[in-house]
Amino acid sequence: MDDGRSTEPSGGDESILHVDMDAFFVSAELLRRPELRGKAVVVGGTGDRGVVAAASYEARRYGVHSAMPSTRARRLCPHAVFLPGDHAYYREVSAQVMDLLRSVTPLVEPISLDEAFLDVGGARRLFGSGEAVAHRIRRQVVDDTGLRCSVGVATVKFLAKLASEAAKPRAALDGIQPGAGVFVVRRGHELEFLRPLPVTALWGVGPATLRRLERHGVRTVGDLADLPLDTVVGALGPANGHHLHDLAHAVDPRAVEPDQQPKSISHEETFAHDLHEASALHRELVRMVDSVAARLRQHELAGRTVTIKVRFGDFTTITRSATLDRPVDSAVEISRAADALLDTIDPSPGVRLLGAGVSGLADGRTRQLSFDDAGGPDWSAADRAVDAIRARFGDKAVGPASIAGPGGLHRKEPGAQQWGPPADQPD
DNA sequence: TCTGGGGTCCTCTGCCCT
DNA sequence: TCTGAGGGCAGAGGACCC
Repeated sequence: MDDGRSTEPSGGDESILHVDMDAFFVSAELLRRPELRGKAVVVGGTGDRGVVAAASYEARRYGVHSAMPSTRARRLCPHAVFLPGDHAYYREVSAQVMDLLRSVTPLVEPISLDEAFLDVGGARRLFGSGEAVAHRIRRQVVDDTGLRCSVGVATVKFLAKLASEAAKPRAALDGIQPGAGVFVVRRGHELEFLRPLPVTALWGVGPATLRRLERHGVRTVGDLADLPLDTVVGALGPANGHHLHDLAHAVDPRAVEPDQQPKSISHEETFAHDLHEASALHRELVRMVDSVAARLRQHELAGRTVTIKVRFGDFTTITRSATLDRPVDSAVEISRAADALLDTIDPSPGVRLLGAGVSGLADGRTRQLSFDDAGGPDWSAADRAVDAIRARFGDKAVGPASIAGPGGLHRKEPGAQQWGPPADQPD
């Protein structure tokens, strides 16, 4: 290549890397099920209301892609092997990869289980140019984990992300084309790379923003870059307008930030069948709040704003939230607020999804003393005891009495239902 | 075609206070 | 005393990302 996208070493100063694992969940499954190599494999929800989390390139040839309803994926590729997904296992594999990346530089910002940004500007003396580091990482990831990744190299984050996309393998009906593996956008050649791309390639341009931009004749990033700033701001609002106008001119001042703290923690589930009874919803809510509270304490966080989310059978979705006078991390206190919110909603039309979350997070170790702390039951001591039992005997060892039944505790692990309810869910 | 789960960020609206 | 403007905040919803 000679158009500024060369993969030849140049000694340039492109030091932002975006590392993206190829078909991560599927590849992780193939590590422990090598007999499935070369086959169409789909990981995701297996029930009628599930979605595809990842598809092997063999399955992608038939048009299967992530976020597609599982029922449609089955129609498109009936011979594919469908696996339910194992979030805990993927977290373990991901941690291995992230550790490996941190051995190159401490400036690693994980975006999800299978993606991360790296700033390798400081590792140059040790390992060479950003491009050299990218090749080194690819080799090391394969050697240490057996997984493949694509790496984008550029001067700023969003260009590195687009570059890793350009480095990926492609699947089409006539076969699978291997990717370059490493793709570099050279300093000074950013606009050449950027302008011909569809405007949806920019982070933040989804269907709604695309509709607004199309009214101004915008289809490519170049079209957007040529619009006056005022027009973009008028169409998209001040924040999004300025941001996308900057991106279209290859301006992205965001630094790689290794220590991102969560801003909210939530849990939501789609039911296999719509629920119409308030009592059933309250039981589900207790279970979800228990999971949220445990994760808050795991992160040593507490939050002031409790939100519930309800999606009805016709897919209309509402949220209700309440802000408490102090941050909380106990299931009992969060439940109290969440239950009151749920009581304001009429479930009779049928509820498809229920969720609970906590935001406005603060350090959970510095909880303010409240009336309850002074005179009421000590929920934080009870929660610490629950956490200790779970740490020793597992997540299902103890939980709220209201979700216990004859078959034991109906507690789900976080991520156990990541891509939709199972095919048949007992009540 | 019929739409998961866990997040972040932005916008709009209404309320309260000055 | 009433009214309006404006700021801050909370609540709700939408859009988007992986």
